[in-house]
Amino acid sequence: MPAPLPAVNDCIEMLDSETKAVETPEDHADELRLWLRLLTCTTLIEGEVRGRLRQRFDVTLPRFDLMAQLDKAPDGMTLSDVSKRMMVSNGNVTGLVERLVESGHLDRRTSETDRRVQVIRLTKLGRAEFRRMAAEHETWIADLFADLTPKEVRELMRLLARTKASAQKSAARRRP
Amino acid sequence: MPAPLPAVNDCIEMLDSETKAVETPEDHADELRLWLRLLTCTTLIEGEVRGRLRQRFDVTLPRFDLMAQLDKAPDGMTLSDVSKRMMVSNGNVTGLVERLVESGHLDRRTSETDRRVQVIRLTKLGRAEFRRMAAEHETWIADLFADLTPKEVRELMRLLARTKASAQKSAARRRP
DNA sequence: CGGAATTGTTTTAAGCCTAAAATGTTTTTC
DNA sequence: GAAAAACATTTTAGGCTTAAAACAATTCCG
Repeated sequence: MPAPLPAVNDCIEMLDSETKAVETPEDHADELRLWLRLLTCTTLIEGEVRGRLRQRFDVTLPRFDLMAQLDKAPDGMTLSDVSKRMMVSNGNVTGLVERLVESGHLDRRTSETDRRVQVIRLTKLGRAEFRRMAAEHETWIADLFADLTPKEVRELMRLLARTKASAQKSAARRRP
Repeated sequence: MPAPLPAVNDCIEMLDSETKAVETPEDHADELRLWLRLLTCTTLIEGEVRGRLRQRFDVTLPRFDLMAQLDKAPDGMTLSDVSKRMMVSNGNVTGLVERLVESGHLDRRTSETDRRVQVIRLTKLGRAEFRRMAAEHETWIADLFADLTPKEVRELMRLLARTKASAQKSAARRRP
């Protein structure tokens, strides 16, 4: 049996590798599967965390996430800071904050120096409740990832960092 | 300087390593960071895909996802099949399907053999539109993951498969 | 200075999403 | 066969989410 020649498509691609303007549709099935798997993992874990937060603390996941951002910022954050960090729309944050102020978890005041800006902070109650929830939350996450070895955790971290960078680059290409 | 002794906590853990019922709070910071990174990647890519679907095709991501499920099932699916596959609530699917039937993309009929069951399928229009969108969608995904080498893609697939299994096991422990 | 662009937030309209209760149907069990 | 359990879907009530438009305050710049 003779050694196989390169497939026709490969030849075309080799000739045309600079522009990549090949007429043959390339196969991206692997990337697609990877994306679906990534989405499945996230949805699975997110749903689990959402359910536990509701059952144990009667709190929603977005509220918890917002409090988590504020816990890391003792001097408070502006709404647009929060919006960028949480990667959600401005209007979304407005409503979320409204409800958390209402329930006494957040304090909100207009900046002295720039009257456009709203600065929000955790109240004493908000911080206490968040800390209580966060401690338990951390054990849930540990449990959800429990079967991964420390080495696998590190490798996954590395690959996800690469994924994030790749996706950000791709997004920037579209919206420069 | 003498060689350092093992820290007290480590001794306790060694003695008690079988039950792991140590009073000292264990450190799960790595798993927590991993989870946040996973979530960031998914949110980033999901947002990008959502925006492109809207701009190019004026369609929402959930509609696209639902059509994707049906494209793989030429004989149709029941609502609860769809709900399980998409990992969303039943009521959510009801509304989504309602709108897609309204717009002519889906056909819905009550099963002959079991009058509880609704079977939905893509219409000719729905299938044609989905195929058109899916082709482009695939290139977006490929682009978003473009900086990963084929080897990294495979390794990420493997680690996410392990993650999914771990999370499912953890979820099952709680809801047997 | 004063108009123009920019920035930060809110509002609006529409759709997505969930948990839980309600409804209708089929299967199980006694 | 009738009551009970299980199943598939819909409804309900409330919250989340987005994109786009509107509003308000600041900064830029000629």
